[in-house]
Amino acid sequence: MGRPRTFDIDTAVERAMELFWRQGFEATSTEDLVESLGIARGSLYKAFGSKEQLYALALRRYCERHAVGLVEVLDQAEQVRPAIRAVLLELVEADLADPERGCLLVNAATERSAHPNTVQQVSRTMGQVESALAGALERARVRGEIAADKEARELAQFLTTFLQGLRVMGKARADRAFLDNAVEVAMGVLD
Amino acid sequence: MGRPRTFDIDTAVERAMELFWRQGFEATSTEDLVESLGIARGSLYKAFGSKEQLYALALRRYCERHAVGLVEVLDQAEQVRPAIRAVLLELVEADLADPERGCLLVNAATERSAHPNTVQQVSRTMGQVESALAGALERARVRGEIAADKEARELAQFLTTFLQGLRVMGKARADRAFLDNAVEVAMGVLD
DNA sequence: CGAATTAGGAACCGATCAGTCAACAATCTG
DNA sequence: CAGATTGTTGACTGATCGGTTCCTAATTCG
Repeated sequence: MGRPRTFDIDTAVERAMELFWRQGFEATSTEDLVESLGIARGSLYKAFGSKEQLYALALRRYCERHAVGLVEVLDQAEQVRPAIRAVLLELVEADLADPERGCLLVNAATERSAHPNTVQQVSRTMGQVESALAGALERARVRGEIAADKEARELAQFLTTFLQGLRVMGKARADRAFLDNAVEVAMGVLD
Repeated sequence: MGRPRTFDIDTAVERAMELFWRQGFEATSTEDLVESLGIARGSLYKAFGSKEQLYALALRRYCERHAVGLVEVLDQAEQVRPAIRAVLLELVEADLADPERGCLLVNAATERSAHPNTVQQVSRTMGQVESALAGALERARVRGEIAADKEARELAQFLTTFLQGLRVMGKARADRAFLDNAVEVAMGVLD
């Protein structure tokens, strides 16, 4: 009961995610949020409690969306090697299209490494990425798509690490030739 | 002529670097700087102009120190492969010892991707890292230490990218087993 | 010495920060 | 309808932001 909310929570979190993604936590003011979300200050605080909590929701949404996306692509892949290459090249495209934005997960890891809740969320998501890759690689190994003596988990940890490096180099304005080449060399570990 | 400065500029930049490294640009206030540098506000502004300019000096110092360090290690190496492994494992140690600090270069790339001066400094330093690696790898190739059909530049771009990923995973609190393993798999591209 | 020059320092500046509050509006239950 | 409950709003809060100003202190040069 009580007066019904006049704005959509999901849409608001989506817009907050966009702002934090582009500007970071510290550089995004509550005034920025009020403007972009199109609601009054008081409503924002009643609905979300604090800037910190809204950030946590935005980050969680980003993590869920991207972890799920990765799992889906890898699970549905006929062949694992081209699927992984496609995933990496898609990240390259994203970085080239919008280098200032980069990856919210990487931004969170670097800007907010002193905040346990953020670090935990980041760490958990990295684990999901690793597991998705490890699952796909293990399938590939059993199928004979990659050499039987390769450890799926080890390859997955390497790829997870390399993937974060790609996002950083994208922000550092590396060009397509650089990033594409890095991906090709990285794919070589599967041979 | 005029009154001589009572503090050491180099020491001040060093302390500023430490603060920005640990906290980032936005989260470091001028008050933090005044306290840590042990000089008055007015003196800080007279000596450095603005928070931005002091940050630029701190970042430049970090870049020079680390790029030079990398070049020296690689140039003096008897064998390139163990030297590169040592460089990567040293970064792993640094991340494990102080995960909140991470790498100022990566922090700068992610937090300040909207600031051209910072991006340019970051990009230039990444280029130096790539060149140092490429030089060492080319020597190794000529000497027969790595296969003759490997392109030094391509391997160097891959390693530069992977290296940034290591720093991110360190901030995301990956453990030694994870990071060491990632390094070992990455080293495999030289085989 | 005295003029010129530069550094040091504290008070001060308007702007902006994250967050609160009280009055009002809209809904549900009875 | 009345009362309870919850959402909306914008003015307001004290704190802090990055930066400036102005006066004093220390030095060099003539």
